[in-house]
Amino acid sequence: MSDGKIRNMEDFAALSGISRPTISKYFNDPQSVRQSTRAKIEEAIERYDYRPNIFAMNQNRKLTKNVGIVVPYLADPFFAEIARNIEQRCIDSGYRPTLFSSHGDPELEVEILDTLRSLKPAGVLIAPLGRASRKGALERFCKDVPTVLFDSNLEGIGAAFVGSDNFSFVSQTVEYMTRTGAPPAFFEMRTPANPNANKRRSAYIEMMSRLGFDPKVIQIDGEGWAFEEIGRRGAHKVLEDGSLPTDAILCSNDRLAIGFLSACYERGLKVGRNPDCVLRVASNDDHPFSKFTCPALTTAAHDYERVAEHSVDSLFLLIENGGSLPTREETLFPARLVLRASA
Amino acid sequence: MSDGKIRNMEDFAALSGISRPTISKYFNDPQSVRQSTRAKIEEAIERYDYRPNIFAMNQNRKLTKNVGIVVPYLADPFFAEIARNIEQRCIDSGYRPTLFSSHGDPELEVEILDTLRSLKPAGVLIAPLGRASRKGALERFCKDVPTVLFDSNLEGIGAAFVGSDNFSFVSQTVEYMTRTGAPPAFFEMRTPANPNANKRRSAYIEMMSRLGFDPKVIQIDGEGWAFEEIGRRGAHKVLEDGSLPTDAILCSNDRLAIGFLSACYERGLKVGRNPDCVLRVASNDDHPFSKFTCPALTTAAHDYERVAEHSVDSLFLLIENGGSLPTREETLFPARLVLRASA
DNA sequence: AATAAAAATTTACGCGCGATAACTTTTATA
DNA sequence: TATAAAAGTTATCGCGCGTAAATTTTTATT
Repeated sequence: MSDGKIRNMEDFAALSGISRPTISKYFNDPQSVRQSTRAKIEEAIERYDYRPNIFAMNQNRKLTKNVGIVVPYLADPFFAEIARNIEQRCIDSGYRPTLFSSHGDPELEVEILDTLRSLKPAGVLIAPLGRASRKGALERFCKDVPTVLFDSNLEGIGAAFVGSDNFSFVSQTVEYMTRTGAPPAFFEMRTPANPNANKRRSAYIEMMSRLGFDPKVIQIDGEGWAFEEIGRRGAHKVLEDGSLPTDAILCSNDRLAIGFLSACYERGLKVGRNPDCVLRVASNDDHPFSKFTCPALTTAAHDYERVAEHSVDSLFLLIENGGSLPTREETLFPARLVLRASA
Repeated sequence: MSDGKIRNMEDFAALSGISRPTISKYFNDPQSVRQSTRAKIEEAIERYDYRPNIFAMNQNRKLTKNVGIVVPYLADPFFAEIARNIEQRCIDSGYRPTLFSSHGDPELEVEILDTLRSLKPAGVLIAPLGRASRKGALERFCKDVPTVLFDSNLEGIGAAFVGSDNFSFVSQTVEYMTRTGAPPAFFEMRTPANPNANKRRSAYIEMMSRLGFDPKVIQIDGEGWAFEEIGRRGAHKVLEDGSLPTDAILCSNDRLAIGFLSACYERGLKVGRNPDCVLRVASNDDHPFSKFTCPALTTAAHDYERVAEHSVDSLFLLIENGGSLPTREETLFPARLVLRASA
């Protein structure tokens, strides 16, 4: 201290002319001290560049300002985007987000939950793996830690769910394709990892019935999260054996569609809505790359911003409410149809 | 304790029949206690599911087991992939990695360094933004915290650098294109954010000279990290005004190439090595998506695994060495040429 | 100016663990 | 079996901060 080095809050308090407990209060919640005191403290922070020891803070606080963000697969730019959005909102609200990716591995997902526990987070935002998730472990975790699920819903788990309205997605793409051409067949994985996939299939079937058409579901084999490659192989297979029931294809998600379009290109099949095209392909998600496929992908877009915003707001509400909410609300946002060249 | 709940290491020590200092030693380094004691402790951990309070640990330890990983742009699957690889290696070595993305923002990069300081990390692995990075802040950070740079080198900053040998990349693609067709023109951003881009341009010019050809560099406008869109617009422009000096194009990186191919498709220009193709396009990086472009992209691939492995090994060596190394080593790994349909 | 309410201060303790010194027990090597 | 080295034990302190009670100072209201 005499050498100008501030070692702890005590030193900083002495130099700034404010008592330590008040400084502590300030860092706990800047609004809890008088405006004039706050100004003094902030000036001193600026001058001495002091920050409290984060470990000592978190050790003693009943509730830390940590927030965990867990996504199933960070190498998927869709999740990277939404994670970025959520991350920023947490920072802006004075929380300290930490980002985790399950990398498609259920065991890793559970390990992350374990790590999160030790971080004593104020709350957690998790997009679970889905079908593969260890539901028991997740459920136990949500009992102990205020948790909001996003993107993938698991019935009854977590205090709230925020995601996209799969019916809104599929109904728009189906309606559009039908109106401007022919009713589409639905292209998906046989055993999709993500629960949204099942909802999308149901929505497709429902929508086709409403419009008076026979639903045609094409299910391809494949496991894991390499959706593009699975879509590409699956497309090659159905294009090879001619089992495609129609020339209008609606893919369950953009990553499958990316693979599908890749296969079409490799086989010299022109995709699009021009007269010389033999196929039309649409999809769901508005993946960051879907603008750059060949042709560019017609797709139903997530409202990233609103999903992120409402997820974070739900979590903060949950935290302020002491970790529980009266009912488990499921909030679904509609899609926005993005017309590009592929359909 | 009497109610079965273990509140701290003291309780756990009592239940496991080992003294607390020994337990503490074990968690600091499991190898530092006798085999028989270790077995007892591990059995007790298993039985009581005890884990030490991470905040109390880090507060008092001279050196934490925290490792920071910083990438410039996590929505780029290339960085997501390499981050995943590094992350896993850290975990396997008993460290606790935390992942950060600068999201292309130099201010955020500096903020992350600030956050990292407060985490008292044993070491940090950072792929800096490059040209836009606040070099002063980075340099100061590296003086205080053992840091290894990867992917993007900043002269003299950090204790070591691990990346890819840009000459190996470009020389292979140039040589291949020249041998199998014509010497390529080099397609890049005018003011690239990443220092690798400059090295690639130099390598291109050098390689063309060696082969006895005139280097032809096409520089397109654009700022930021939306490389695909920049590449697409740039391609449209040069294809529009016919300023392309040759029909063989080597893109500085895959993301630009993705945009380039997208533009070609939109203009009905067939790309590839078949006789009916009017352009050949190759690139560098082997981006996860480059297998699914139309046509699939011929590119020089990073050795993700070796870069990740050597980065982590360098950091651990640095840590064991007390935070400094005799010389600042720069390790570059060669590329592996991946032949696909585009060139 | 009087008074109550709000805010800041002083004092004191506790959190869970790291680290050390002095001592005792176990193990290794002869 | 003797003996030194290695490992474990007991006891005690300190880290940097949260938190609470009692007290004093400042602010707001009449």
